[in-house]
Amino acid sequence: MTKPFNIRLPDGSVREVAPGTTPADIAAAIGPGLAKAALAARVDGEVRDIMRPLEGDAELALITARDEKEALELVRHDYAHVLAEAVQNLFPGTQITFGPATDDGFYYDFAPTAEHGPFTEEELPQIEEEMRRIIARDEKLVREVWSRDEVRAFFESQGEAFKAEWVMELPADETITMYRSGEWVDLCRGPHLASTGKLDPQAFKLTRVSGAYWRGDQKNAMLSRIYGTGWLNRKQLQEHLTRLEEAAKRDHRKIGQEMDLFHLQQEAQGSVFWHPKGYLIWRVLEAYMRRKLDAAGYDEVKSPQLMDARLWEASGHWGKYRENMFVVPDEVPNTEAEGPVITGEGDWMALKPMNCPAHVQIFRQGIKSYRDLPLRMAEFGCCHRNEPHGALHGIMRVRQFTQDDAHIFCRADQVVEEVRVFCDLLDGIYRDLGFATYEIKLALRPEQRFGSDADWDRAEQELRDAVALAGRATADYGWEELPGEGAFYAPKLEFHLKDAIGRTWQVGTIQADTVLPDRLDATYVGEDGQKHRPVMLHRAILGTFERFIGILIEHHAGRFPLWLAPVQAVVATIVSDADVYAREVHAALTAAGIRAELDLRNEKINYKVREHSLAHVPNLLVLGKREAEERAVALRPLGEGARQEVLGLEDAVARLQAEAKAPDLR
RNA sequence: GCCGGCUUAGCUCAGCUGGUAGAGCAACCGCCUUGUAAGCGGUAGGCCGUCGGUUCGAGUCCGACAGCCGGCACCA
Repeated sequence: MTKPFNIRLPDGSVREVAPGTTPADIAAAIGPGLAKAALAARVDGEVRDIMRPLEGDAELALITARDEKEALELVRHDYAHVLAEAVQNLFPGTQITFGPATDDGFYYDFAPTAEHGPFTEEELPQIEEEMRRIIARDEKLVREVWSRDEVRAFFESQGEAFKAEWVMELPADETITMYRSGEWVDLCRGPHLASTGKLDPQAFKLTRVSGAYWRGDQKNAMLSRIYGTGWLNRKQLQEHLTRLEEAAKRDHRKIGQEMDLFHLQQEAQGSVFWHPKGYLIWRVLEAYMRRKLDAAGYDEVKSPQLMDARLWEASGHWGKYRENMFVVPDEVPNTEAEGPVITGEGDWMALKPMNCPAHVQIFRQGIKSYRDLPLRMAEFGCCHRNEPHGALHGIMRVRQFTQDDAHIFCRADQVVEEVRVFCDLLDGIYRDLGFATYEIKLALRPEQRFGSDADWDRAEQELRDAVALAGRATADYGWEELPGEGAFYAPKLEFHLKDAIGRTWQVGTIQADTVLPDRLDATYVGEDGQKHRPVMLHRAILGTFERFIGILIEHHAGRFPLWLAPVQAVVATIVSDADVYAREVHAALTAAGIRAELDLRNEKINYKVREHSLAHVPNLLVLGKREAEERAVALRPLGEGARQEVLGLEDAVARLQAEAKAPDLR
């Protein structure tokens, strides 16, 4: 193109420009301030390098630090690029692979030389230093279009096997670009900033190293990944680091220990020892869920823990899920000092990893009519899964857990409505528990699966329709579809909550399954007098008590809402003269169903206030001589500078009793 | 399972280049009867994760294993 063309700016004005003009030129023409601030350009909606010449009529918007989302992504991508250059400068022979921006920074995956081995955290400061040198050099980042063969030949000559492999797999019609900064070149789609000097050398920090499989596949080589966090300026970085420190204080493992809620130990790895206070939270939550399920038309059952392998063969778990199961020999162990404990000749049994096959057994007892459907069978079912050691994480990812599980047996034409109703039930429960925001994903058919494509098509569409009917297939709920992520027997809706440091955890789920009723021969008699297969909806709202309580702890930072707090009030005396009255107050609270403790220790009130505050006790009832004489209590809610109120004993008890009611009982 | 790191008193953590373990808090005892986020003094508490190796001598160096932590993969 040799003729001038028109560029329309966001304010509606149009500029005629000559071929070869770049967005940077236009920024400069508008003003020096903008020229300096402009990081990149949005050309017809696509983010591009600011130095990349415009090619014809287009809408142009300049991206500055004010466009925080785009700017952060650009900057993080550039930090990753600088990281890769720094590592190759310091450790020649290290191969480069991928380095994208993440939610709070960036990473880059390297294949270190065999002599060097994976990178360690000790090496990060020296790499950071090299990155700062590259930034200080203010190297121009130049976009170049290469042919596929040129790229491959180049990387092969450099000993860069991963990049050479990757370029050959890019789509045939893709423009292949290389970015050059000084001597250094990387295959990259871009866009990038104009030069490394646009980065703030004090606004990034390398945070950790880890392994990562090449292209995310266990079968491939393990690469060495370096993570960093990167921001537009040092203030943002500092704020982020402060946030991480705050988040670390919310860690459920730390709070669990401080509040004496549970512990884990080596001899039962992945299984939780619930202490009285932790189990109180569980019991309150379970009682609440039981009320909600009763009201929603569920029938509660209890099914066996250990079942014969033949049942698991029939259900398909033996074939597709066995590596996650704890298998037990049905055999009397040898008690002799010598010889093996078991011979392995007995039949195999397995601890249940899921409740569904057992629920089908209950469904199959007697004859079910279409009039019985939908039949909603609930169980607080304790399951065991043999999770990989590396997957275990506090009480969020364990090997023994209890689900708030249920299976809804229904007719095919009832699926959408049941799923919709479920979405509403779940929404109300999450709100009651303090979670106004959560994300919904639809996990679609995996490669390894049972059932026909037609069944999968239908089941996936029904889940999609139900969420849309519930009005939640929207960006507010992070709605997206995840190909290949479904269970082997059914697609699933996943409901995710976030932990203290922003990691998301799946808690709730609902899955539309036609496979298991078929494999385990569940039938009902229809209006036509014929046998039909029910559809089975596998569903959970909390997911598991373990994970959900872990998230509750982090969400509330240990300061539970009153109805969930394991200790709702502590009666603390100032002088021993108040002991008799304090016992009376404690008894009155307990009689009113309030979980209260009595602190008569010979300690200063300052000491008691501090200790119970650190333990996140929601209410402190302080009793001195005055209160004892007046039959009053000084009610001190938890919190710095909390306003204390002096109330009559009966009033205080009545108030706490009202405030401690579960949300569904208010 | 894979990569890296860590493991010392109930908890949080010191312990340099190898020379028989130390603090704060908690616990226990005593004094103080105390008014809203740590009163004072004392006592006791340790197979330094486990096993093996190097060494005259190992918390410290080396190896294996286990658990935990951060990721990857897997997943509620």
